[in-house]
Amino acid sequence: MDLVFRALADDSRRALLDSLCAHSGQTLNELCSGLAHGKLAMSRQAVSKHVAILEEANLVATVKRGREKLHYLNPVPIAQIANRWIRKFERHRVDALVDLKRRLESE
Amino acid sequence: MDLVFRALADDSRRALLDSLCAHSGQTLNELCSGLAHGKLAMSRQAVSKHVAILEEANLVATVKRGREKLHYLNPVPIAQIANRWIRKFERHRVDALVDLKRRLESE
DNA sequence: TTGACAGGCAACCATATGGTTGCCTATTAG
DNA sequence: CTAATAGGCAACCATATGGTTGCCTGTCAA
Repeated sequence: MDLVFRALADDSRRALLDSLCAHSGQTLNELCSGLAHGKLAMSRQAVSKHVAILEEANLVATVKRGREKLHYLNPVPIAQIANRWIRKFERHRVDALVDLKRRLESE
Repeated sequence: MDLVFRALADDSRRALLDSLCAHSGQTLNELCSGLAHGKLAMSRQAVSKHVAILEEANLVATVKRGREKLHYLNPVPIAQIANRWIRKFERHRVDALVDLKRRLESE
């Protein structure tokens, strides 16, 4: 799970996930030109590195198709984080704030 | 939101959030000794730096109380990520896999 | 068959990050 | 008052990270 969090910690990589979410099965160059217009433009090799990190985190799956490599979003790790990690903190929403308020008032 | 993702990208910081989730209003030294037993033991100053990052990401709120500083978990940014970011990818769960399967079969 | 095209690999670079040690300030307890 | 305690600040260090350039391999089309 650590790999997933680290992979999500970068703007460019989140943008790549967005792009794959919008258009499934893009090639590397397609992903690259997708980001070309905006603050996150970068070289093909940079995109390649980011994709590698996303693959290691199991956030994208790839299929080799002749000389091109198609990229697919795998939303499972994100769903796992939502279920196994975020839920813990939802419970404490009210408790924590009430506790804090009480602390402040007793000042 | 980038600050939140980057803050969550570290094991030690997630452990700190866990600790605050378990015990609200801990001081710095309490947080420190909380992690002392396990793989993530580190100096008070290291914890202090991590806490600073969590504060910048608005994930913990602090109250100064005499010579000590009490730390409180703020779960709001996490909830925002769950709602505004994760939801995008839940929708594509089925579509993407179906698309991928079709691609593979047409090989 | 040969050139153009998609992508991989490796070296290299600058900066960010995570951690340490040492010292300083402020507050509280004896 | 004075000593101990909680925390902040700054310098310093090693490694990780994000990015580049250059070149190489494999595949398709003319």
